[in-house]
Amino acid sequence: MVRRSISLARQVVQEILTGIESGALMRDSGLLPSETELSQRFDVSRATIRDALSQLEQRGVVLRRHGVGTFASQLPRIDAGLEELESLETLAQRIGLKTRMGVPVIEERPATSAEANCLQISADLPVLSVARVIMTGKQPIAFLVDIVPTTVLKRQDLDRTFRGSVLDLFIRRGDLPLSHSRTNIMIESASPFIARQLKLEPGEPLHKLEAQLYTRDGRVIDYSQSYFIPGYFHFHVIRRVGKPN
Amino acid sequence: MVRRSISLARQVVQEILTGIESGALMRDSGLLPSETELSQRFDVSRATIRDALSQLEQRGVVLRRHGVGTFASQLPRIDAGLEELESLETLAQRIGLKTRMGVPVIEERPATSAEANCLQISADLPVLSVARVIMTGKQPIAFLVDIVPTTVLKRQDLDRTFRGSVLDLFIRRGDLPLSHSRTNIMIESASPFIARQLKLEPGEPLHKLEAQLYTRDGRVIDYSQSYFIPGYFHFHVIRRVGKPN
DNA sequence: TAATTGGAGTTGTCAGACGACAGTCGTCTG
DNA sequence: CAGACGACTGTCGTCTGACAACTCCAATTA
Repeated sequence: MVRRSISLARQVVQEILTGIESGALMRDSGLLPSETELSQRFDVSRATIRDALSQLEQRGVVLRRHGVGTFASQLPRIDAGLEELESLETLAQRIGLKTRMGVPVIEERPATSAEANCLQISADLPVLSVARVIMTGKQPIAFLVDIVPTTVLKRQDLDRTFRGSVLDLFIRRGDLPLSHSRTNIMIESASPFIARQLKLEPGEPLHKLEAQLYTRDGRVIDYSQSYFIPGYFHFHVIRRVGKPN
Repeated sequence: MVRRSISLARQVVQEILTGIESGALMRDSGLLPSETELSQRFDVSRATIRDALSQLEQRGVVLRRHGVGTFASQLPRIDAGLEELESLETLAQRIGLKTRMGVPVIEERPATSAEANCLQISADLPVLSVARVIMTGKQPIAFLVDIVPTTVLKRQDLDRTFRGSVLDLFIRRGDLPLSHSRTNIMIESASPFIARQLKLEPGEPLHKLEAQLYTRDGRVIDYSQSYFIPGYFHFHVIRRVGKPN
């Protein structure tokens, strides 16, 4: 049971996840098999099982109680939680909203110092900037800007399959080991430019998500700013209590 | 090295966190000591160190590379992520901000239908409502309202030790198995009432966090609404890329 | 010079053991 | 009979020691 390039524990995480979703692993009341039994079933050591369960507990998928057992926490885990990074497109699709992209503004230019800082690159290195409005029907609901180093993404990479999501593009390409995104949640008043894009009055408050997309090796490959008109999307997050035993 | 009631791994998580923030643990380039060395330094087994590091990796605090080492992802970690539920008080304290509570408005009354819905109780059951302003110096920075069923918290439970945080009160009491909070992140314009509390003009945009606090057995024991003046707190969240892998 | 090999250091995984904890059930006592 | 107490069992938490896989770098070799 030794494979390269993907950690065993991560594979087990996936197997347990699908086992929970299919219900194959759960006894009634959401109790999972004991760690020992899981280690036998998946043919890995108990240490690996514990590593996997620890990750699932961190995500709130699973709940462990000393001396009792491990339970699958049956929460409403459907809608637009922020724990998982998804493109606006797939997000909207899941809540049954049809979206389309306005005409994107794409340009290659040197990075500003702020952008270079966020991307952890030297200033003035060339970046690709992709700005576009996302609409449902004729109503604009979001304005997105992605800044990507040209070493990662070039203008000609944005072919006809680009429908608005740089993240989906990265996932489709599959050559980058994406890890996670650090997202700031802010309020910003609409600048005249953005107000024009979103057909608002300047000064209207907007939800702004400012995100850095990290690879597994710690590089930042995308710096994005997303402006949302309040009311179309509800953001939420599951927060663990700091010291549960 | 046996202690009750708080898992060893969680203690190590905290120690490593403070070690990272103080810089005491980091060599240059953000490299942490090896797992073996950490286990010696904290006098725990390597398994426990690995458990702790795994949790920190999940949170995006730390990056592990097979055969290389463990690195602290050098992010500006002054502000607090939303993954962990903390009281505003402990949060402010960690970023070196002194806060105090204004005079709280406490009342027992029947739940409104909206509140009863959020608390998963029948309408008109009695609830305790605690509203207060949090200030730093003379500047109000947040307005908090907690709604709690009187079966969970009564007026006389709010003794002199109550300094503004219902969450901290629950934690101190220790008789409830707290699990997690589901928090909505919203923008709201200041109503005249709230504007007066926070010394703002009505209509100013505010960050609003609306949270339901769950116990391990799935009950909701607190429904809170928190209004923040933008600029004093920066909210962020680490979002995992939702990929099979 | 360029490619290969080896070693040192690190994380990943394994195996087995024991302690701590929660829940159950039987026994004892009043 | 009711309640308290204590053993017992199954589970998670932690420890120990070992080896495998991986990365990096330097010494060796062609």
